[in-house]
Amino acid sequence: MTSQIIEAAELLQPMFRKLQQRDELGDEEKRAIAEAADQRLVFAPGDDLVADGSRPEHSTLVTSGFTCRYKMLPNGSRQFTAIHLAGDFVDLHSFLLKEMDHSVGALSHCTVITFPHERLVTISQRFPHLTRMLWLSTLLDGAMHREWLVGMGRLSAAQRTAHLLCEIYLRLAAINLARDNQFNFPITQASLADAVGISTVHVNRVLQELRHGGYLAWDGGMLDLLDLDRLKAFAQFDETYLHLVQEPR
Amino acid sequence: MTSQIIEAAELLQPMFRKLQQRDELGDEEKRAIAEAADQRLVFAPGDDLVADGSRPEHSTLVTSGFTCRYKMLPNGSRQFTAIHLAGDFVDLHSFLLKEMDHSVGALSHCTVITFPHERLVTISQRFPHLTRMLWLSTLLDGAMHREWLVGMGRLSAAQRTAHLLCEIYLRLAAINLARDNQFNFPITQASLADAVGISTVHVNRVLQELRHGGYLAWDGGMLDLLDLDRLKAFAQFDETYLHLVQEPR
DNA sequence: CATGGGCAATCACACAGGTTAAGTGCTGCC
DNA sequence: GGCAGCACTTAACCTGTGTGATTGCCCATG
Repeated sequence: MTSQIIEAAELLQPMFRKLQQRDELGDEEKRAIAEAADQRLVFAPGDDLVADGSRPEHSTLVTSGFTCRYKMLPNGSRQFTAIHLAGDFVDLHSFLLKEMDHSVGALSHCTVITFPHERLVTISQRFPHLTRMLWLSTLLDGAMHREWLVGMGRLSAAQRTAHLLCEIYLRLAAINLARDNQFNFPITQASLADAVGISTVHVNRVLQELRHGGYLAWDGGMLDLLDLDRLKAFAQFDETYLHLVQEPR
Repeated sequence: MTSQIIEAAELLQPMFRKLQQRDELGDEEKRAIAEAADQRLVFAPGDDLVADGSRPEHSTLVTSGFTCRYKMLPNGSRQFTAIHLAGDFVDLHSFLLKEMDHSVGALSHCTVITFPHERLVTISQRFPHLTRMLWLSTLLDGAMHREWLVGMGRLSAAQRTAHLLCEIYLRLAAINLARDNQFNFPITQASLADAVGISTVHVNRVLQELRHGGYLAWDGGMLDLLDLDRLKAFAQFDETYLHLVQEPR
């Protein structure tokens, strides 16, 4: 049991880093989280971690890999509403919303840890500050949703694509999983299309454009943002919405 | 002082109704909210309630009228990320995010009540369930963000417009501010354009289409959804994401 | 070694929605 | 009572992005 908790604590590092980028986290709070952890699970690309319409009894934290929240439409088209990395809860909102109003899928091979909702209730009763930090975590999701929304409404497909890549790079860098403007991004162009809200054909056009513009290189696995400053300017990217500021919350 | 609290309780009815659509609220919890209320303020259409980049020390609850969250882009274009009605907090997230990453504006004449963040901290320490209900309130915002995102990515302009009107009708009806498929909607076409992410010219085209299709009548003030079922079907509207289910949270 | 399926890359064509501009009608104000 | 300003309407034209189809590559599988 003790060794399991220690092991969990190791896997929780990305999440601790993510939260500690925004506020300090006490040892007792970290322990409370580690003790609330339940199962470790593994998923392959294309698997669903959580199904639309289900009523999860635990929330799922990504510990490695890429996942997406998505909705399917009656006509078969698909739209992502978020991409989640190590350290992100994919369905912390199900703790209070109860019924899932969308699905969560694995974009790459990925590992997760689950947290039973009853233990989250206990945390919400005993650790007000930690509760606020979990709340904050869902508010960051909301902030990203809003930024995506603005992009969808008012930016071109190429700008949105560029914006997404900037965002993912900064989020990975914040948890020490990316540096030197590079990161492993084993995602299919079709997935990128569903994230950005365009067709696969157009994703391809856009990527050509970004490659020829000298903005990036991407050979399947490794993505290299060759000129991040220019890319940010092109995408009108302003990182304020990521709230990467450590302060009392 | 006592009479002020009673008066506040009156204005808080829409908010209580909104939360009580999702879970029971105890008298003690209602009193805690009423006592945390601070100032009453009034705004005219076009006014800003909260400025992008500011650091509010209180959160703002709408008690009447329509407000919007929006971001301005460098090129002058604007995109809404939410529309808020009576009973909605427009910036509860600023309680934990601290710095606003967007603005909040008044779409109509509207009245609000403010809640100092320090009093919200006290609530989060003393009332775990009420805290979860406030958290829930921000999660509902997130759910609406996601629904808008899917629309922006995968629905036509006319469908998105129809979808928005369905949403607002159901939200108003849930707090007894609309019935018989009608509601007062004193919004400009330009605002609607910023909500749906299209041009004002195209809003006009879309409204013609919806009027000629027999879906709605709208003479400036009063909006009448003449055939709500058909409108919902056209917009692929599924109200699950509003989570209008009363259950323990 | 052959095969089939997934993914990236292109092309030709169609159309939803943007842009620009001009005109109408209403309201409020000096 | 005339004028300025704003919201709405309509038109002509342009373009970004979708659709459908085809090709070639790579890799996994039998």
